[in-house]
Amino acid sequence: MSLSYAILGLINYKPMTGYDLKKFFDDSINFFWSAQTSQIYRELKTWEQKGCIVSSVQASEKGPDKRIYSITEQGMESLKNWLSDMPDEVDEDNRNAFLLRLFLLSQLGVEELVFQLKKRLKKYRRDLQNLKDVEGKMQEYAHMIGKQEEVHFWKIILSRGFHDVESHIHWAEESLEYLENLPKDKPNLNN
Amino acid sequence: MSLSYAILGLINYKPMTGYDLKKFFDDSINFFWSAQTSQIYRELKTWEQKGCIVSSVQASEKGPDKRIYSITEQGMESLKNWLSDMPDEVDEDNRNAFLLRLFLLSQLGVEELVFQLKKRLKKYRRDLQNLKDVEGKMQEYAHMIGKQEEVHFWKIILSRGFHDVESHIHWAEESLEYLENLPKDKPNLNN
DNA sequence: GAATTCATGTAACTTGTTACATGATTTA
DNA sequence: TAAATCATGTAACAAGTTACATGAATTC
Repeated sequence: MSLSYAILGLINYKPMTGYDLKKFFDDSINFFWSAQTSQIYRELKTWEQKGCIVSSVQASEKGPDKRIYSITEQGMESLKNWLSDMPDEVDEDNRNAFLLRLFLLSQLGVEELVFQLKKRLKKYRRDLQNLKDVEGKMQEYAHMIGKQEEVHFWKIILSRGFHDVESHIHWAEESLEYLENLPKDKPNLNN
Repeated sequence: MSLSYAILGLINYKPMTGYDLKKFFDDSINFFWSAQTSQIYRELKTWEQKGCIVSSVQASEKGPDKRIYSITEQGMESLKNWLSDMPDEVDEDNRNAFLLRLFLLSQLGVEELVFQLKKRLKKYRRDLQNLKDVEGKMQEYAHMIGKQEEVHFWKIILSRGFHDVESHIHWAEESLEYLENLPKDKPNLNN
C-alpha cells in the first residue's frame, strides 16, 4: 500500500512523530499525496507491530508528550524492497472529481460551464502560488532532514507540479475561449 | 459521492445496464474516472432503492438477460441539484502513486530514477495514443446517446487529457536531461 | 477571552479493490 | 477448442473520510 510506504519513507529521512508526518503531507508533498491523521496513526501502529519502526516517548517543550518513531533495520529492508519492485504499470489514481463534474455539467447548459471554468482558473493560479511557496521551503526541509543532495530530486517532483498547474491554466483559458465562440441556446436539463 | 452521480449522470444520457456503464468508464472516461464492477452494481442498487432509477429485465440477443436502468423524475432532480451546488473547492484527489514512488526512489540512487523515468516516458506516449483512440470514438458515443451537441463539451474534457499527457511527456524529457547532467555517486540506501 | 498550535488518538462509516461464481454465445 | 465478449452479481477486505475527545501553551 502506497500510504504505508510513504510514511516509512519519510521516517527513513528522519525520526518523526505522527504530527510531524501530517505536517509534511499537508504542506510539502500535498500536491501528489495526502493523508488523514487517523490514517497516519493507524499505519504507524501496524508498522510498529511488524517491527519496521520503533517509538519512544519524549517530553515536549510545548504541549503534550511526543511519540517519536524511528525506522529499524527491518524497516529499511522493507522500504528498499518496495522501492525496488516498481510494478510495470503503477496504478496511479486518475480520478478527478472536478473533471467528472464538468463532464456532466454540460447537461445543465453552457453558462454553468463557463462560470465554473472561470472559478477554476482562479484556483489554478492559487495552486501556482502554493507551489512557489513549497519551492521556497524546499531548502528548509532539506536542511531539516539533513540531506542537501535530496534537493536535486525534489526539484524533479516539484517541476512536475509546475508543469501540471501550467497546463491546467492553459487548458482552462483555451476552453473558455472555445466556449465563447460556440452558438448559444442548446437544450438542457433546465428546459 | 462522485461515483454515484457519475452513474446517475450517465444513465441520464440514456438507459443502460451495469455492464454498459462499466464499458463507458473503461474505454471513454477512464482518463478522469474509473469504477469497479462491484462498485457499479452496489451503487445501482442504492439508487434504485432511493427511487432515482428504475430497472427492467430484458432478454438479450447474446448471453444472459439484461437489467436496464433508466432515470426517474426524482433522479433527474437529484442529479440537477448535485450539479448545481458545486462546492467552492472540489476536492479532487491528487494522489499519484508514481510520483510518490519517484519521490522516495531517490533514496535508492540516481540510476533507478533514470530507469523509471524512461519507462514512464514510454507509458505517456501510449497514453497519448489511447487518448487519440478515445477522440476517434467520440462521435460514435455521441451518436449512441443521441446527442450530437455533447461533442462540443466532451472536446473540452478530452482536450484536458491531451494537455495533461503532453505536459507529462515534456516533464519526463526535461527531468531525464536534468539527471544526465548531475554529478554521479551520491550515497544512498544501497551503500 | 478566543483562536491557533501542539499532540495523540478512537469509532463509525463510506468508498474502493480483489477475488470469486456462473453460464451462454461468438470469434479466432 | 480455447479465448473473448456478454452479463450479473456476492463476499471479504483494504483504504480513506468525518467527526469526536482531550488538554496544555501560546498568540491575537
